[in-house]
Amino acid sequence: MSCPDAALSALPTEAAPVGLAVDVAAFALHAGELRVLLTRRGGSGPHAHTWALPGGFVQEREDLGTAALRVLRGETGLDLGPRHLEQFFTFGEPWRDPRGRVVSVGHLAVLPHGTVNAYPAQAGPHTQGAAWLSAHDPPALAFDHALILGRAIKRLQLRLEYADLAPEFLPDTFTLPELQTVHEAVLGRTLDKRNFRKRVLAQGQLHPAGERRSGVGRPALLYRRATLENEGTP
Amino acid sequence: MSCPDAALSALPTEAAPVGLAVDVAAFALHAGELRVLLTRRGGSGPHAHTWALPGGFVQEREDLGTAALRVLRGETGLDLGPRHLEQFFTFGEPWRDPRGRVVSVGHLAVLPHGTVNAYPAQAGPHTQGAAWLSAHDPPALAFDHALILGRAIKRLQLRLEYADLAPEFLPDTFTLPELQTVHEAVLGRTLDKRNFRKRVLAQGQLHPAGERRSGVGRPALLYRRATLENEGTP
DNA sequence: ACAAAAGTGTTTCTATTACACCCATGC
DNA sequence: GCATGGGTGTAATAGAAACACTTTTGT
Repeated sequence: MSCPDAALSALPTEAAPVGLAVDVAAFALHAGELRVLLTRRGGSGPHAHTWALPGGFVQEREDLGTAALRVLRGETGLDLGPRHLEQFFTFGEPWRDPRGRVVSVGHLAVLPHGTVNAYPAQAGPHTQGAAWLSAHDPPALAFDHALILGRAIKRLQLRLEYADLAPEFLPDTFTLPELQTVHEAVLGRTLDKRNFRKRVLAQGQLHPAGERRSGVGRPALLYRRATLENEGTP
Repeated sequence: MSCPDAALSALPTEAAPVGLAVDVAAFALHAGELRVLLTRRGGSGPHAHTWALPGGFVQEREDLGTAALRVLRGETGLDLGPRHLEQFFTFGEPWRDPRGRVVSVGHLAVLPHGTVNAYPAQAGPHTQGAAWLSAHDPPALAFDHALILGRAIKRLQLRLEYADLAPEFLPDTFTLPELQTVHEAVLGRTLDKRNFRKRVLAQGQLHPAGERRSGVGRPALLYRRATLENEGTP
């Protein structure tokens, strides 16, 4: 069936057929560095053997966000679950894909610390491999994916300032130094410890999780993101 | 030709055909109020006779922005020219259009003052009419256009704060009180005159255009947006 | 002279920056 | 006891907000 127009049968004829894709920039922290999950494209399609963002076509009855989750899982084995996923821009240049008209909705996902080790390089059926590589200094990318990645990083930085996206990079409870390394990795610069603490604690969004964690040096206090239930706890 | 798949011939079969549309929220000021350009849908399609944002399908070799301009011109007679046009979100709920799978890229346009009078209600070939109606308090809208409009307004407010989009609502030269009414109309609240002037003048982006304009009361100084050429003029 | 709109300064408060030392733990 | 990383306070500065009167013009 080369003309599966069932879903389009009721559409006016001026609706030109285009391929609708999603691309996902999935970020995580590793060794204090912002990493992005990339796949190495297989040998059959365009841009063979080059790195690319996980991406694929949206199915007929599929939400954009659902498609992004499915594509990510299919190409990298990574299951995003209820983690942060956000659409940030749609790329529609007519010739951005040599195969024809493909419009891609760029998505941005954030994964918690430890993900880089848990999913080192799982390849999907159409890819040669996947890897978490430096987001600020990525390899050459297929299609217009360098542009897409650049915009994803910009949006990520915005979200860090105007929303509290940073805890998404961390497990459920975390220490303030950990939270600070998230900000530093995403912004690409260092921050003052005291001012950072003052700022994040002044927001009132973090609750002490009572416990402390051990390691080298003095143990740090654990915090948990404020939710509506435990808001009033002193 | 009910199966115009030329542009898709090289695409993999998993690329489900979807209709790709653009919708445009075109804003302008009128009587100190933020208005949005709406069309009244014709009697044949879905949501007949209800108000909607101007919108239509993207053509085969057409950029998203170009499509937005064409659709706007076709449905309302409004020629946007080099004015501000910006994509802000893509709406992809599977059943947002009863005719089938239609994904729409929402665009936001800003028109200068006086546009509302110059283009009062020009109807396009598929519409019953067009009108500039209250953006903060619109009539019932077709499809998910109320949602789209809401997001457009939010983005507009953001752009006012983090970019200097406000002069787009005005002619080439304008007075500070005029600029203030733009901010007030978009934000939906009043601002302090002195603080407003201090803030916008401190940015150093406005150059006095020397002249003054007449009316009732004391004439106001005219300003022009700073450009790179006249930047150094004292 | 008066109505109508433009223009102007100061004070207060709040948020941001810069900056250096002591504390708790493991070894 | 020392190395390692966690935790703390204050002073200076910059930006935001509150606030009321004078100036210029047309009639």
